[in-house]
Amino acid sequence: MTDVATEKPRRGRPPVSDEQRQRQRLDISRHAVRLFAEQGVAATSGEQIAQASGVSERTFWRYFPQKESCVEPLLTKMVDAFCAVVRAWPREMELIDHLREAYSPLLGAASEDIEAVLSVVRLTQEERALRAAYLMLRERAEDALAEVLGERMGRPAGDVEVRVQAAAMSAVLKVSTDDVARAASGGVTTETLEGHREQIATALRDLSRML
Amino acid sequence: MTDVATEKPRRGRPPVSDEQRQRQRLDISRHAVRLFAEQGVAATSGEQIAQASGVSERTFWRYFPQKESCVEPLLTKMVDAFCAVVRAWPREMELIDHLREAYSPLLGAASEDIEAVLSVVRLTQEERALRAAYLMLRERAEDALAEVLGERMGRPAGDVEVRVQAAAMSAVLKVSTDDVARAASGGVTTETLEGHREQIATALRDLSRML
DNA sequence: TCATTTATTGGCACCATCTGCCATTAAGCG
DNA sequence: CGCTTAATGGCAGATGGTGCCAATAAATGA
Repeated sequence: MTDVATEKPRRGRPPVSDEQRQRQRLDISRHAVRLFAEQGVAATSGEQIAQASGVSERTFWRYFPQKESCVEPLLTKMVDAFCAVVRAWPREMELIDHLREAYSPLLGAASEDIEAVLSVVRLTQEERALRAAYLMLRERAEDALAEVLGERMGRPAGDVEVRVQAAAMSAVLKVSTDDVARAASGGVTTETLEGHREQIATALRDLSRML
Repeated sequence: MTDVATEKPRRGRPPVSDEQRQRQRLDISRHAVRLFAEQGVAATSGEQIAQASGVSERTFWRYFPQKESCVEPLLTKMVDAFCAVVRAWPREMELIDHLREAYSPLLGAASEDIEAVLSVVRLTQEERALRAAYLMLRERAEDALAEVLGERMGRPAGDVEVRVQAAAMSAVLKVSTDDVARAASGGVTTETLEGHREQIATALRDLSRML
């Protein structure tokens, strides 16, 4: 009978807000990624990351159940951005056109971290453990994509056709992102990003040539 | 000056043949997968797998550097089969037609294990750790695919367009395979497999509708 | 058959990963 | 300040995984 979130005469210390927690995770992840890049994943211990982040090892493991998950906060920034673009895709518009229109400004908004994000993507190309975490993350994003696409197509997100399209789109994005990460190893320019956008666009076209 | 494999007055115990090693790996992997299915990955220790396989724990770790890799031998059977089909794809033929023609007999050839393979795929849908291993494996297969496609297109395998097509194809195959694995949880029939083939075919068509 | 050579195996020590449990501290509220 | 609840830290312990070395297996040559 009672509503889900009713009857809450909250007492005691309140749980930390979600954003607070995300910020903490992000902060730790920065330290971790730096260490990963400097000495490799295997050579970086949880203890080391915890120490660098100024928390106890125990709480570090609470924030990141596996040490490879340290790349998640940065990487989700990227996939979330793409999902947002797709979510804003108007029905009557071609995807490629929408990308050209909407992608660039969004990247500008998140550009504070874009350098870091791309360096993490590069890391995942060398470090197997990180790559695995990356791929898992992408699959989560694929689910989100399927959700959006399903709604657009008026079908359930679990529908095979929907999933196929989501997976294909995700795959295109993966290849393009890997490529731009490699290309931008010597610093990110506006050109780099526009190149990325164009690359996704042409890659989508290339797909159609395959059928 | 001398040839690669010349001047070999081999002495001492010879290394085991590659097939021998693969067979051993496959054998261990069967035990491991059974245990994974019965009690979950986390609850299955390396010691347990080793014991079930009749080898010492130490050699188990030598065969499988991480315990999740135990799924590889079975799963590679599947992706290798698909790669072989693509490799045999004649230039002048449509991919879909080739699939319809070549896919079915090949599955028949490897059908001894097909039940086991599909059950492993199902496992990867529930066990995060196995899923990660699966995705890594698929990416290796994607490289092989890119190799084949690159040759067909007269381009290097590293070419972005080639990689995009390989990734998209791989993605389609992934979704279809996940789906057929789910569908075939109650036993595999010829119908199931033909359904899989058709599903890949139509999925490839669907892709083109997305552009 | 025996010595020699090389590859695999197993045993052991050891560090890292991660978890459960509990005491301590922090943050809100009357 | 007491009361309550959440977060943290410390510690023990199981598991994952590696390096090292001794033991054994499989070949060859004398």
